[in-house]
Amino acid sequence: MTPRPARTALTKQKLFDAALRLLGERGAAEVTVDEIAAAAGVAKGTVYYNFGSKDALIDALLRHGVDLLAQRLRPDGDDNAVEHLVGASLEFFRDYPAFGQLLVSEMWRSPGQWHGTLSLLRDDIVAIFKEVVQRSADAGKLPEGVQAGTASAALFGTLLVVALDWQVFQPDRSLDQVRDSVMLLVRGVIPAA
Amino acid sequence: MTPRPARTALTKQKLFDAALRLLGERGAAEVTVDEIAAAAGVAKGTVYYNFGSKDALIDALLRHGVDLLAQRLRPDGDDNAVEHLVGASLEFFRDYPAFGQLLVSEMWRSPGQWHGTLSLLRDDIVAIFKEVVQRSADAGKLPEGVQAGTASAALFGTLLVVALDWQVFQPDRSLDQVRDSVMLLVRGVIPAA
Amino acid sequence: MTPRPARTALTKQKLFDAALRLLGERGAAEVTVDEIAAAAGVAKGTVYYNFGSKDALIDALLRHGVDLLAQRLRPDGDDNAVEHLVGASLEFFRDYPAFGQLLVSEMWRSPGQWHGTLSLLRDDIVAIFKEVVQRSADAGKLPEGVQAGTASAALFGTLLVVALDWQVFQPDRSLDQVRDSVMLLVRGVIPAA
Amino acid sequence: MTPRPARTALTKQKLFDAALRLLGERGAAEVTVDEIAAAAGVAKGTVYYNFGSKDALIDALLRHGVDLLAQRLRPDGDDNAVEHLVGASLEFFRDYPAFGQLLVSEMWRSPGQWHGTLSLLRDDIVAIFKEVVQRSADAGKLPEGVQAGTASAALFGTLLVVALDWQVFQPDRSLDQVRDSVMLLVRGVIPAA
DNA sequence: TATGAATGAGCATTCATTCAT
DNA sequence: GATGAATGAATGCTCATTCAT
Repeated sequence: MTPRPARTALTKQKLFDAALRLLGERGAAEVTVDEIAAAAGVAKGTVYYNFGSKDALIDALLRHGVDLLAQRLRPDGDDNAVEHLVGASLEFFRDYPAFGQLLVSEMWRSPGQWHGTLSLLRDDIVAIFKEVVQRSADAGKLPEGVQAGTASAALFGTLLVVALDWQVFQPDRSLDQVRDSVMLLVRGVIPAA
Repeated sequence: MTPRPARTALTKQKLFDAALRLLGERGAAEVTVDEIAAAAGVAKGTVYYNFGSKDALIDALLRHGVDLLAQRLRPDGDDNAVEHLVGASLEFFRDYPAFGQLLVSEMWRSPGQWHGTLSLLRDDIVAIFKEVVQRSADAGKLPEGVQAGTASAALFGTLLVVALDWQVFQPDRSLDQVRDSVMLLVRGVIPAA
Repeated sequence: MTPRPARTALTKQKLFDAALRLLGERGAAEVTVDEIAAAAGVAKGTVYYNFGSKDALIDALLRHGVDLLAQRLRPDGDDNAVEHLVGASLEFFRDYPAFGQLLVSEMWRSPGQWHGTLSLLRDDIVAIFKEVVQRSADAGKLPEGVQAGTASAALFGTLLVVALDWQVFQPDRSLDQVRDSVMLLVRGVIPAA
Repeated sequence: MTPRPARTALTKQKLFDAALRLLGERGAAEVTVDEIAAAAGVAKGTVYYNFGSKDALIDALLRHGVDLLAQRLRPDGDDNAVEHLVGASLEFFRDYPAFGQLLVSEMWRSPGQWHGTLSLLRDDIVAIFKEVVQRSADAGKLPEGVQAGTASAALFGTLLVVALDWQVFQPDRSLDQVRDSVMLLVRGVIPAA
């Protein structure tokens, strides 16, 4: 299926995996290209051959991570849409705590290297949230005056910081516990079907 | 008021001001001591004379910033306690957007240099929030099952994220608009007196 | 004419052409094999397949270029031999200005990679000049004390430098103008027949 | 006399000396900053503290070297001006063979790093030559049609290549021998007083 | 013959830190 | 108290070369 560039694709994947872990754990500036290459099991030059620069690798990584998150958010068979968003988000950040840290470190750095990329990516994610929240709004379930856009952005942001708080300060709590806590709060704003 | 070291205090203040702006905009690792010193109008050696190291300067800066925030949160005579927390927090992050960026970049960096300091500082802030939320809980205003601690941490995190979103993506909205939006959401969880 | 390896010869020629331009413009050390290959429209590996190394490519290029120059200098039936040398040299460096730059950059680099090759090549050229100058000497036309060898080397060097000066600092002058200027000087040393 | 920056001036001088020798011997691209720093007896960072970049160091070096040459060319008590130019030039390139190689390598590289600087410097030197040659022209000593500017540029170029030829291919000849050989040729164009 | 992904030694540059003044 | 020249370990990046296809 994958023609010739199978080797390249594999190399890039190895680099993504290694970079995702290291960059989240320690921040973009603290991780060296040497480390990423070593963790991926390739030579340093390979990073540059495939991505051109450290910044470009991180940029590609951010896009890749957000794609993964978007995939997990999309599905969901039937109702309980909000609960699915909450659960899927927490699950994603549990699986890739590194990525959450990377996001939160770079998302609001206005003249930052990746601000442009992250603005776009953030919009992608918030749009998915908004789709669900809007449905509740259409059903008249949102409190008077609450706008779907504002609520969606706030919900995503809250999930992000709650997930990080969980991983960093209360790693012993289970996913279910955290999701239930969050849902109790969310249900105050968006009642269940 | 400031006792003897008037000269030192001034120098430190100049360094705080310069460091706060630069570190927030570009992240701790991206800013050099040279830049901070230049922006403060002092020689590089002066940073080391006054703080000992770059890390120590940032550590002191974080403590200083959180003290400022704590001061603003504390006051407020009587009711509308929750609204005061929300308004004061948003106001603080509007006044010191760089500090919000710095916090969010470093707060969840587990093996980070300032993780220890930030854990303590976070506890200080959340404790203030919890005091207020607990009062609502005691008055039976929290939904069944919602814990004051969890709600407080989530509220602080949400405010942080919302404030940054505001400053970076919607700088045209007024403080009142943002505060009202947030309160609409919060009132779903913590109804007004 | 070119025997069997028509394909190889073509590839080598493409590489020569590309290398000549790039190496002259920017110096041997500043040009990468990638660039040469790209400019020649072949893959990088092809350079190594055909020449073995970057140094060997440059070595071959130098030999090739000096052969071309020697060919142009040789002909000329009868008199006006000196004028022919001057004219042919200037013409050659006008046609291959990059080669002149390459020569001048590497010719006097004592521990240089191509010093050996260039010494031999220089001798070839100077020998052709000497042949002509010696004829003038035999005819008693050289000033008392001037040696043919010294005068030949100086003449070649001067032509090289004058040609480069012309191309770089006075590209508007015509070949005839430059040749006439040089001949005025040369005639002071080697009078016409 | 030299106030405080005596240390800096000394450091720069040490770097100039070391760089002049190394760069001439092996060409700008072949010499590493590490080597220059080591040869100067300072740390690598010191090069960057004082010059900002390797390119800037070389640029400064070119200006410095041309100043030295200009100084040597200027003086000369009375007549024999042309002979002084020839002798002083050869002497300079004998003392700094490295510099001659550097000059010749970079002077005609049109899109080169230092082409701008070298154009200016070349003009300085040629102007000094022209002053002397013009005097001969005014005295009616130049052959009919020879222009002072052209002759000056050619003379400087010739001296440059002759000096390099001497150092590289005939290091056994004495300065006097070479100067006399050159003067024999020059006298054909510019007769003695 | 030709290709291009992968390599890794080598290099220019940065920057936190020191210390003599 | 303050300074800034000097340091050198660390880092991002380059590029000639190799080799499996």
